Amino acid sequence: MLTPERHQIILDLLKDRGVVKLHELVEATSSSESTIRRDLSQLENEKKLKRVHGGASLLAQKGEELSITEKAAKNLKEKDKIAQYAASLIRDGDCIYLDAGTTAFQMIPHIKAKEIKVVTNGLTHLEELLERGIDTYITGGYIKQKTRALIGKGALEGVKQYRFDKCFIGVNAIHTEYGFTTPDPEEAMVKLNAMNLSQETFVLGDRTKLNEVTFAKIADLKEGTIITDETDEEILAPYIEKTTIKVVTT
Amino acid sequence: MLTPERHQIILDLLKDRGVVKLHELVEATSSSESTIRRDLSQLENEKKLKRVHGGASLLAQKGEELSITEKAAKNLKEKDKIAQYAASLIRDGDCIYLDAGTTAFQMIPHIKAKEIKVVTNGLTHLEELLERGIDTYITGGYIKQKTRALIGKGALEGVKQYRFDKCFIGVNAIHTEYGFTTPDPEEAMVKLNAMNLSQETFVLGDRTKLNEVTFAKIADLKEGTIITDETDEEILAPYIEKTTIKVVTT
DNA sequence: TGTTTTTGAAAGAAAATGATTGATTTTTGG
DNA sequence: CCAAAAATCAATCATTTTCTTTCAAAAACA
Repeated sequence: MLTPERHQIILDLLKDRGVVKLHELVEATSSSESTIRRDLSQLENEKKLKRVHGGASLLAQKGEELSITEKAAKNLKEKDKIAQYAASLIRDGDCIYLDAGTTAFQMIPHIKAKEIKVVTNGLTHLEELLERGIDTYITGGYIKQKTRALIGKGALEGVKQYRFDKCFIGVNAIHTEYGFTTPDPEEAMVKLNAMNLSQETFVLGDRTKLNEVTFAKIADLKEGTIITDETDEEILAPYIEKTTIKVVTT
Repeated sequence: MLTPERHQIILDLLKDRGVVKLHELVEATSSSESTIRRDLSQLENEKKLKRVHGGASLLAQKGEELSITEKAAKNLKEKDKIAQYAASLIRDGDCIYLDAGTTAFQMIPHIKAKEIKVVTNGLTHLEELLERGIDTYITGGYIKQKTRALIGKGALEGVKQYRFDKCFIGVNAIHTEYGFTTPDPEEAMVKLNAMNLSQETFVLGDRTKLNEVTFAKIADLKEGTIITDETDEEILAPYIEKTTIKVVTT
């Protein structure tokens, strides 16, 4: 049976019942547990469903066009390591800014700290945060359709209402000379503001982001601690000179 | 049985009865006491219910608010007429404030005007608004779990960033002497701010809201045009004296 | 053919569950 | 009102189930 077929069966069954057990899917598709597990992981990353212990359930919010393509599923494991490490930096009682975007999103399941407050401009994060009973605030602003990030003046003013112990920022590109950059200037502004209002800044950038540049500058390297999975000493060297960097090993 | 299934059963049963005993839940889900206790702890943490000795109860809300799903079922047809009329007031190019809550939510499918901008503090409205390609802004603030409304200082400041041609406010009670009231003072503040920043204010209140009072005052009657489905002249008379009122007939 | 991708099986890790313990709260009966 | 009895509770532990990771075989591809 082809992968897309199986995925369709899974989603259909899920839509029908709300929740499905793994074993039901094994039976319905006559594939092995392993295969179904892989399917579920993939579909979860595409935000088509939510895995739960023993099976899967519909997403609380009906994520329509929100699905992310294959490329998001690629560096998954590395990104998750980064997210996990980042989440471990959060301490009980911290006030956190959590940037919109998938990398920051992945931190949420790994957050162990209690009594924290989280401010975010990522609408996609809300369900996950609330499900964990985390006190959640959002910045307000204009809703950027493609990513469901909040941007614009409203978001800027929203961020300014708070002060953070730590902020976690996702970026598209990190470069020794050009610093942190991201394609959308409006988003860059929000990120910068959050950084300025935070005691500590952590920039989440997997190895594919290093030595890259995009359009809008967020800040210089020295403004944040980079968390990455790049291990090549040669590539890392110039960054180590200019800022602090934490390398997460798999 | 999967965790989300059990949680759903618990919440359904709770919604039905207001309070449930632990043993009822044990029986209804055929799981052990321990499991149900864990479920209750978790759901309490998510602010979906309140644990009490011997079981759980609905969240004690100031002034007895119904959760979103409960409200939606009541007075559906009348409310929809009100929503439809309200939506027809929106003109091309208007800047609108759309209050959180089900009545305002029902306006969205009826909105015909183009090129409008909508600001809202209701997270539940977003999908619907974006689906119609409406430029949408949100106020920011703290997320009130039960209703998904944004409240608190963040919401207040968020509202203040904008000016509106018209605002549409949902209220819980309308009274000739006590004006517009709603159970949550935090929500009342947000509503009042929106009204003050708007050229015109429309208050959506079906007949069940008239001659009622709840805890937190939003504003005096004269501050807004009431849209209602009450047709009894006797009931309407005192309101007509004090403010403008539009009666929607079914 | 060699290479890549998909698949299923297996072992150890992690999570959920149900039973048990003793502490705490509520109810009962004087 | 008090104290004993009953019920409920949180905490812990062993068991079961499910999960992740890894690896090798099978299938698809060039």
